[in-house]
Amino acid sequence: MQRNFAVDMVTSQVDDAALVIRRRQQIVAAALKLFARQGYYRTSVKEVAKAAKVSPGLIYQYVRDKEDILLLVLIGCVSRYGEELPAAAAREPDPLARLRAAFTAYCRVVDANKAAAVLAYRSTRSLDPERRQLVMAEELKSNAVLAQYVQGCVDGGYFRQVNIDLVTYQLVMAAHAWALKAWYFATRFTIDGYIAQTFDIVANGLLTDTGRQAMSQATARPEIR
Amino acid sequence: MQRNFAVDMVTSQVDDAALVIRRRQQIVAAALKLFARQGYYRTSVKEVAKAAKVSPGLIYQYVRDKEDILLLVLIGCVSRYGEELPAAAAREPDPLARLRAAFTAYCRVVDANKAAAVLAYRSTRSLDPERRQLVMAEELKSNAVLAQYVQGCVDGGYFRQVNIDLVTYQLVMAAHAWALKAWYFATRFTIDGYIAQTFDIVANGLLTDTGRQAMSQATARPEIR
Amino acid sequence: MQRNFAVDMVTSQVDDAALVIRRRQQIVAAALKLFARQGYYRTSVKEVAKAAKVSPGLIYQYVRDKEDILLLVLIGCVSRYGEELPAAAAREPDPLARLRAAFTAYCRVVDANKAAAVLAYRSTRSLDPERRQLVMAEELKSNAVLAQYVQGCVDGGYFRQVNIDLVTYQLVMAAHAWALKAWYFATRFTIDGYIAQTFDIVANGLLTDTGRQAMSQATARPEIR
Amino acid sequence: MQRNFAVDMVTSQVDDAALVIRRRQQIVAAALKLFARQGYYRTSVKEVAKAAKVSPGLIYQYVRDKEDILLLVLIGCVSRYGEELPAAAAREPDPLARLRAAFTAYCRVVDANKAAAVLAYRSTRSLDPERRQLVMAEELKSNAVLAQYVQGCVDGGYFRQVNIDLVTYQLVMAAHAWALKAWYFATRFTIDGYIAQTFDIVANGLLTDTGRQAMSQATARPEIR
DNA sequence: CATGAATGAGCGTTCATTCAT
DNA sequence: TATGAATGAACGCTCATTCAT
Repeated sequence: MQRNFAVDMVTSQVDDAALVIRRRQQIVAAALKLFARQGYYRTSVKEVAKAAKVSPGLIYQYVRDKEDILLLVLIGCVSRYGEELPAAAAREPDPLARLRAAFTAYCRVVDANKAAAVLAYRSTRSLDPERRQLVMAEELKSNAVLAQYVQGCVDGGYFRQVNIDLVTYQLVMAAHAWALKAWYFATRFTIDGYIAQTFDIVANGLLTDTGRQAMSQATARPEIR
Repeated sequence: MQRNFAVDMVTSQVDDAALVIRRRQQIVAAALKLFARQGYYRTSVKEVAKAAKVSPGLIYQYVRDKEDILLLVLIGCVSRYGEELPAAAAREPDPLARLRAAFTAYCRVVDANKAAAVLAYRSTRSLDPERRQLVMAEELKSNAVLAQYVQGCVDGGYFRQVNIDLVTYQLVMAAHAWALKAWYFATRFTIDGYIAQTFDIVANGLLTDTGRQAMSQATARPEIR
Repeated sequence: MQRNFAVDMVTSQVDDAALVIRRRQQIVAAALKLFARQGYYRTSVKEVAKAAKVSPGLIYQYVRDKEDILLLVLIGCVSRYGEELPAAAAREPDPLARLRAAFTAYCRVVDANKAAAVLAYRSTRSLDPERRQLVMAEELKSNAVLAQYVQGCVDGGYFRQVNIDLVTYQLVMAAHAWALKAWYFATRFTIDGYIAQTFDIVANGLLTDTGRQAMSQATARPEIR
Repeated sequence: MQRNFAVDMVTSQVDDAALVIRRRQQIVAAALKLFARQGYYRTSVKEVAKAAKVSPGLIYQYVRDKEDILLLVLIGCVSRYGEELPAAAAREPDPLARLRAAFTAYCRVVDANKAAAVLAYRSTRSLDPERRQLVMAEELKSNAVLAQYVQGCVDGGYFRQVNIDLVTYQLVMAAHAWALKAWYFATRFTIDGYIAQTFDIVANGLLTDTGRQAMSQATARPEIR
């Protein structure tokens, strides 16, 4: 978790910046595990402290209250998406392939952190409005990263003129659904099959004739890796 | 809420069936409002009782514990989708129009009960596994209703051979997204625009040539945008 | 349970005397079973009503409150001892044999109603002082019956001059111990062995020379039946 | 209350062993007073906390639940008997005098803690079976101490061959009776008279001729009546 | 900077009792 | 006379937070 506006909103009683980062990492890592497993309300601060191998009192040196822990955890969950996409997309020169790579990367992050993805849906509303805003802003940042690759497809003439944000959220929701409905999908799809077929449907709905050619080339490649 | 297996799992101390239904309606209505506003954990049984204009003790005559209230609330939320679709679809003879009508109806139910839709995502995991199963089963029942209209499009030759369940969930997630991301969509789309564009993308991704003709006819008809 | 001062202290809203007796029998029988098994406080009035096959409301027509049920139950437990002794003693002409028969009868009543005997020790103090007095008075009545047989042994010259009440309670406690310490005795003694050995010790401690002769005659009879 | 298996079964959230002992003493002392006066069920944890001058929450740092408080209280009541006997018995060289001294000490402990003795009979069954076992085991430990003095009288040829355990319980019940039937005995006997006469009866029932001589010597000594 | 004992408000739930029917 | 739905006070217990050390 790098420098982040939302994180700076959480004030600490401790001055040593490096220590603050280290301690919060401890705390957030422990809290994420527990919140994901048991939920936010079923997890006590004492449990978080124990899992983080610190005292309950110490937590309140680095965080104002329990909700702050949740905020830090959720920011961590939500910001990860945006951070991982560029690296995956960078390797692909073609706009369509780049979007597919970005979406694939997104889904893989979700897959690797299913509980975290679910937690965002369960618990964001447990935050007071101000902190909720911070999480939503972070989500928008992640979305913006994906949106630029959608935009690329439109600019490249592969996609028809379509509402970028709507398409982006379509993809984002599809990725999240892999976690949210894991109880359904897990026994019916592999992650690769899910990614491929989902992307296929959405992309197909948007392609221009130019795009259709690029797509058929792309799908000529072995689809499920 | 009609006769329902999950609801029957919630035992009552009171014998008079009509009274049980009436009281539970009172309780569930009050609980839904409060759970949606403040969340399940932040709402006390006493608050629910007060909002339902009954005593706290009375609630436990109609429900085994607080989780049972949540179960009844969630079953109510989730079962509504499936119940409303057939009426809307019945009016349309064409498979594609029928699917569009069903999806539209689904989205309208979500729109009219945004808080309920969100609650399902927030709070289903607050139930113990057994009750969670009941909610999931109810969700599957609703999905099955929508799925048959997707199947109709495939059978009618409008959609290419595609995984029915995946498409169904694509539509379901899109509908839910209208509530889950209302903080984003509400200022950017009308419900009608959202429905039309979303359906357009997904359907377009699936159409055969036959389907493409039917689609262009359908959208040629005056459609609310 | 025959005409009884303590029972008359429990007022009823119902006039029909025969009905009162019948209903109370129902209620007390059910309550005894439940109180003995689960204890007074762990048993709810509703449970008693259910076991007695009446409604909770009905109970309050025959009893002022829950403690009244306990009072009736305990009077029943405690009065039984005194009621059963005379019949057993009447068959024996010899004072010592008569006392032995009475003690044996007492122990057998305890043995047949272990849980009731224990209940008296557990729950008498759950009554308010006034009702507790009534139970204690009933206990004294039972004791007086046994005491007269002890007195008989003294009057007959079998026992030396000794405090009658002390001896009586020695025997009573020994009988109750069979229930109170059943967890210990049950695996180590038969009821007959317990009665014989216990009576042997206490009686031996009291015998005059005359008594000693009578005792040796008595114990010449087969000891354990 | 020294090192004790049953007490160690009650886990504490607090590590500092000395503090645990001190706090538990506070809590148990307050609880004993209240349980004895009002009974276990009629006493709330809040009342105990108030009487112990701590907060309700603190109690749960030192005890798992309310039953644990009762367990600690009862272990305290029951273990005291066995702890006090050896000191009293040690002063007497003669087996019979030693037994008398031990029984006297037992009765004096009961007399000094009447309410505690009664509580053991009222409330042991309020414990779940596992904890009840612990109290019974503690009772057996106390009994074993007394039993060895009875055994001494047999081994010394003073008592005839008799079931040691039965005699022991005879004495134990007699001692407990002083508390259980205090409402009866208190106005009719002094504690010393009660001890002397009770011991007289039981011992007399067991003496051999050798024993009879020792007994008459012993009672020739000035005895408090 | 770090600890962990202590607080006390507030939770979910039970149940003796009442009363309209 | 009998029912059983309804009440609401009071219970055991948890846990976010504080603060002396």
